[in-house]
Parts: sequence; C-alpha cells; structure tokens
Amino acid sequence: MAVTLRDIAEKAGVHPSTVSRILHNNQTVKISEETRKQVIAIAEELDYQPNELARAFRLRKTQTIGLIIPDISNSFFSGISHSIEMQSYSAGYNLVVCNTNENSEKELKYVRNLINRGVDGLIIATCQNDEKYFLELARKKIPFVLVDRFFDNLDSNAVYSDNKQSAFRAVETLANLGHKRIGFLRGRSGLSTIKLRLQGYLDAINLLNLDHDPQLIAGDGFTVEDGYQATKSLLKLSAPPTALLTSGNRIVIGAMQTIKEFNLKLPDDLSIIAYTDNPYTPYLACPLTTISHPLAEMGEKAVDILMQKIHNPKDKATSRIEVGTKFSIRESIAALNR
Amino acid sequence: MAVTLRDIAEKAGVHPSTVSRILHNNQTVKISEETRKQVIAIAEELDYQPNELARAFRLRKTQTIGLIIPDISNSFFSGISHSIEMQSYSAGYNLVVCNTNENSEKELKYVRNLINRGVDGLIIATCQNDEKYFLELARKKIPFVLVDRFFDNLDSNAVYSDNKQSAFRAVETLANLGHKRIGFLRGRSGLSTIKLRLQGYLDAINLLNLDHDPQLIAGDGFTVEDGYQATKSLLKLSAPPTALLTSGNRIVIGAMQTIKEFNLKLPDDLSIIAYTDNPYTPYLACPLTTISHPLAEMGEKAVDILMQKIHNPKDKATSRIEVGTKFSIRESIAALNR
DNA sequence: GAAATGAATGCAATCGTTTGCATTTAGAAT
DNA sequence: ATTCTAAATGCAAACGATTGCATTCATTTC
Repeated sequence: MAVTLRDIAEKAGVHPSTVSRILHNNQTVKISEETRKQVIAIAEELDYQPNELARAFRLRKTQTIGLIIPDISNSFFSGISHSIEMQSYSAGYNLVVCNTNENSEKELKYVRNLINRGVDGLIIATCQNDEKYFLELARKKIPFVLVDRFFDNLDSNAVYSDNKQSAFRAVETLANLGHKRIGFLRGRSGLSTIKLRLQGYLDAINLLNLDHDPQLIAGDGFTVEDGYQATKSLLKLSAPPTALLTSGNRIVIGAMQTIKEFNLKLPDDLSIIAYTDNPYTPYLACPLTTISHPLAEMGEKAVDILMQKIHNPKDKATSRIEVGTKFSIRESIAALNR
Repeated sequence: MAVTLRDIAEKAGVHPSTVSRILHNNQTVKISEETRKQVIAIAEELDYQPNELARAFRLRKTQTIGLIIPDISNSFFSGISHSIEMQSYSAGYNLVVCNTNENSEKELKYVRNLINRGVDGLIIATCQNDEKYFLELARKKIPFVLVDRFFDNLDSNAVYSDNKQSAFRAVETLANLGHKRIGFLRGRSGLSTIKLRLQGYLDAINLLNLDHDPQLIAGDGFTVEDGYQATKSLLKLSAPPTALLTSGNRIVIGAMQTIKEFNLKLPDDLSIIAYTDNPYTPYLACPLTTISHPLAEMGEKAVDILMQKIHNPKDKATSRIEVGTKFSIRESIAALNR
C-alpha cells in the first residue's frame, strides 16, 4: 500500500499530526528544525505521496475545476479549453472536462455531478436557453463563470464577446458592398448569444434599409449538417440571398459543402462572413472573412475570475468581461455586381 | 450544509448504515420494503446528494479517468478527446484532461498528480521518448492505455495506427507519380510513432530507389512555426524536394504558409501528402491528400480497454489495437513534370 | 417449550489527513 | 524553590460513507 503520514510518523517517532504540519507547512504552529529535517528526510526516503483524496475530503477543497462545454472537438471550444487548462495548471488546479453536445439536460446532470464531486468552481459554456438554473447555482455558493454564452439578465460572472456589435458590423460591411439580401445562418436560436447576434443583424437590416425577410434567417443548430441544410434552404428560395453571415464553426463547413454542390463561386456568386476564425481559414479555396475570438484571452480571463471568486468566497460582486472580436477581411466578400 | 446519510437516518429513525445500504443498493444485506420506501422518500424530500468525495475516499474509487495529451487545441487530439469523454460519460466516469504541450517532465508531473488524486485509470498520448517511465507505472498497478503514441518494446495496452505502412504507402504513391526527391516534415524526432513513420519513409526510399538524402528529413517539432521553418529549409536546398510528406496537423499549416511565401503553386510546383485530415481539408485552396485517423474509434477503443482493465484488475494481459488509417486522395499531389 | 434459524438492523471501526486544544518540557522570572 | 511562559509536540475528534460482525426479534423446527 501507499505510504501514509502514519508510516512516516512511526519511523520518525513522532505523531502523524506533526508530520502533517511539517509536510504541508502549516505556519500556525512551530516545529523544531531538527524534527522538521528528519521528517522531511524520511518522507523523501519513503517517497511519500499525499493522498489528495483524503486531503480534499478533509479540507473540502479539491483543487479541481469543472469545465462544461458543448463540444471539445469544435476548435472554438478546444481553443478556449486549452487556455483554461494551462491557466488552471499554473494555479494548481486540475480540470474536469464535460461535453454536453448542446443537450441542456446533460449539462444539468454534469453540474450536479461535478458539485457532488466537490469541484471548487465551474466554467460553463452553457446550452441552457434561460438563466433559471443559474440562480439556483448561485444560491448554492459554487463559484462559476459563464464563458462565451451568458445571460443579459443574470448577474453572474461571465466572459463573452461583442455579439451584437460584431453581427451589426458584418451586415454593415456587406451592405456597403451593395448587398441587400443577407442570409443569417444563426445556429441554435434559443441561445442568448445567438439572440444578440440576431439583434445586431436585424438592427443593421432595419437601419440600413436592407431586405427584411424572415426566410433569410435559417437553421437551428451548430452542426455541419445544420449548416448544410440551412444553406440549401436559403439557396433554394425564389429570391436567394447574395450574402451570408454564419454563426458557428461547423456551420460554415456545411455551407461550403452546399455551395460546392450548387456550383457557386465565392465570392462572386455569394459573399460570406463567418463567425470564428481558425488556422485553416487563410488557406481555403476562398479564404473566409471572419469575426474571430481571442480564445486564449477568453480562457485566461475566465480562470482569473474564477480564482478570484474561489479565493474570496465572501466577495459577492460579479465580474463580467466583454472581449473584443477581430474582423479579418479576406476574400470571401465582394461587391454585388447585378 | 449538505444533507448527509446521518440526516436521513435521524429523520427516518434508523442507522446511517441502513440508509447507505438502501441508497447505494448493497445487495448483500436485506432491508424490509417498508423502511426502504420510507428512507427513499425522505432522501428525495431532503434532496440528498451523496458526497462523492467521501465515497471515493472510502471506496478507493473515484470514477474518474485521467487523459494526458500534448494539446487539446489540436484537432487530432480534441477529436480523440471528444470521443473519450463521451465514452467515459456513458461508463459513468469523469474525465480530467491535462495538456503537456509536448513537455515530458510536465507529463510525469501530471501522471503523479493524477495518481495522487486517485484516478481509476489513465489514457495517455505520451511525449516520452522512451518507455522507461511506463514500466514503473505498470508496477504501480494503475491501469493505463497509450493512445496514438506507443512503444514497440513495451508490453502495454495501446491503441495506435499503422504508422509505418501509411508512411510507406504515401511515399510509394508519390514515387508512382514520378517523384524522386521527397521531403519528410517529420515532427518530433524522438517519438516512437515518428520513428516508425520515418522507417516507412526510408523503407520506401530504399525499395523504390528514390533519392536518399538526410537533408530531406526536416523539423523536430509539431508547431505551425516548426512546419514553417522546416519547409523553408527544404525549399532553400540547392536541390529542393518535389514532394512532401508532413507529419502532424499543425505542421502542414506552416508548410502552406511557406509555400505561399515562396509563391509556389500546389500541386504543380510541389506535391503534399499530410498526416491527418480535418473538416477543412476538402475546402482548401488545394485540397490536401491526407492520411486520416479514425479519431472516434481510437477514443472508443481506448476507453473500452481501460474499462476492461479497471473492472478486471487481476487480468494481467495487455490489449493492443492497431487501427487502420484512410488514404484520402485529393488535389495536392500531381505527376512530376520535369 | 427450548433451540435453531434467519431476517432486519445497529454498532463501531475505518479510509488519511487536519486542527483545536491539551500536555509536556525547558528555561526564565520571581 | 516555586511559578510562569512559551516552545514543541501529542491527543483525539472530525470529515461522510461503507461494511464485517454483533445484536435483536420473530418465526420455525423438533
């Protein structure tokens, strides 16, 4: 079996509590330099490894944070996750990663599960459509930070981006190129972030006198297939859009698939602005103009906030950070030539 | 505070052990239907949530597995991770994800850390250059499965692909198109998987009478920058290669960057076969011919094996599964025309 | 009617560590 | 020599759940 404090204590002829105080340097009590050295020597000799499970249980502190995201294989979330994991590691925390696959019940199960396992805090890219559940979570005093997806009317810690403005700007850019019929592959309609993007889209449509046609808003999911189908439905309209704004990493792949099938040429036949960059976009057949997120920054900020809250449990104030997106103009947009 | 077994026991007028037996249906002992129903009712009424930390401590079983990979933001690993997480969830396990960033000392720290925290098993895409460490790990009787990267001379559980054959086949394909000088952007040279790919590459070079020039083997890392620099060094040779085999997801992005800088045109000026597909490859300016891995399958198999080992600790046999890669021919290879 | 059986539940130790309080000991102060 | 102080360490309970064994009680068996 593993070496315990008791083993060391016996060998050193002291009490386990003394060993504990030495090895986890509890400053409140003084230990003679002599015994300290002896105990440390024996601990090394026996290659003592603390039972972190016992410590966590006793201290009610697991040094673990839970990360709940829709899909780790999506580069948007894996980018954020990487940053979160790095930052957690630096802070001495482990990271438990959970994929919800946009299933809100699974998300709730995970939250409960993680709490029962005593995580010290949670970072969540939620797929809930409303904030109800988080009120309850706040009551339980588990520190948590929402990332990317948040709720306007919930006063919680959150790190998110300028969804409304970025959508507005994208539509505006397309309008300036002469486009009047702009489709929006929005992704899951219930999400608050998507609602904000939709609002930015609609604001621009109204303000700039573009075609306001509900049929131009398509899709209700984030998969490649969703993007494929939604694009298909748009292109089949009697008056199809001349430009697209796509929301979500996978959707745009589906869109490209449809476009290929329809033998359309980007950007002459169709302009595209896509939410979220990735390392491949510059090398695509038609390099996409994108709205890109500072993934590393988002992850870092989320962990920073969470650590703040974990270390100052009394501090009831919430932190919300809006990060800016970057608008990378590439070749997928062109002036309308008809 | 949280509701405990004792709270339920008091309210029901029974002993905590009885509650424990009812709620975690220990079959060895019979409980009257009457008390069972009453206890369950009270547990629900109080919304009892078991303290999984206490259970894990007592049972020496955390229902957690550790996943150690180089980089979750790399689509290769995030694809595998997604599959592993899904499969773990189905089996009732949580997943702790750790990024080593190809730092072997960090990997060792993580392994130790996870063991101290009592994970029930480990899945590792190792960045160790040799198998030494794993011998020790095996001695500690922690079930573990190596994924993607493994050691020929270590008898451990492993899920990996046909590195040697796939590299051979790639070079052979290029040779059939008339290429004689084929560069290899190998990635981290110390890794056993890379050594196998190199062997496949060299076997083909020798067997097919291609140029055997050590200068054609370039790079020693997996980053975009590594790929960029390595490609640059190859293209600057007095006799540059006419085709490339690239190892690793990121490297090929660096290669494309260099190729752009040098104003070369794919595939006319240079043919490329790249290790590992991703959803974007079909839509690139020059859709890459790739050797792609069955990521979901690899993750599933790894978890399957691990569960086997966790549930049958006495079974000393090891499982090794070689999965096949898929060769997807796209437009990045062409016959040599000089 | 005594003994045996068996069902249902209680008891108490245990997992490894931590921590408030008690105890010991040595030296200083009176 | 007695009391006081402080430094160093020991003691024991506690965290919440589990489990082998003991106990109780009702029922069956001879």
